[in-house]
Amino acid sequence: MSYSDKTYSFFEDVYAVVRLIPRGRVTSFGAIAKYLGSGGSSRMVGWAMNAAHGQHPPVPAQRVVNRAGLLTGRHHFAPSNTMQSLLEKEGLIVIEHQVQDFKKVFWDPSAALI
DNA sequence: AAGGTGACAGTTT
DNA sequence: TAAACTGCCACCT
Repeated sequence: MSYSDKTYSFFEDVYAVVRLIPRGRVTSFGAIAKYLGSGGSSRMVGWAMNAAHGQHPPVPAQRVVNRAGLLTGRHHFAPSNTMQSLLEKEGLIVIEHQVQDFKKVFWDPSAALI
């Protein structure tokens, strides 16, 4: 995807990063935003996730949570417990829609992709 | 063309 | 210490 391609979009970058998240790991909106150079525009990442549904290849949006490790986007999954189930299947511990040991499973794109 | 929207984050009361 | 406010920027109507 080149910048001259009008089909390219900020979303594609977000999806690319999200798809790089290792299984059993999660990252935050802010980390992705920072990696993409958008700085504090973490809301755009969330907005991108809103459009992640139907993307091919699929975007593991369940691995993207807010800074507190809270599965804020669970409502966008159907049913609402899908997000948690997927994460638990990957070996994560999710209690009350919150990722346990978040600090341990946190995956920083800017640190992993140097 | 302009304004509103949004799955956040950091700062200030 | 906890709650509330503002900034952020690309996409959609």
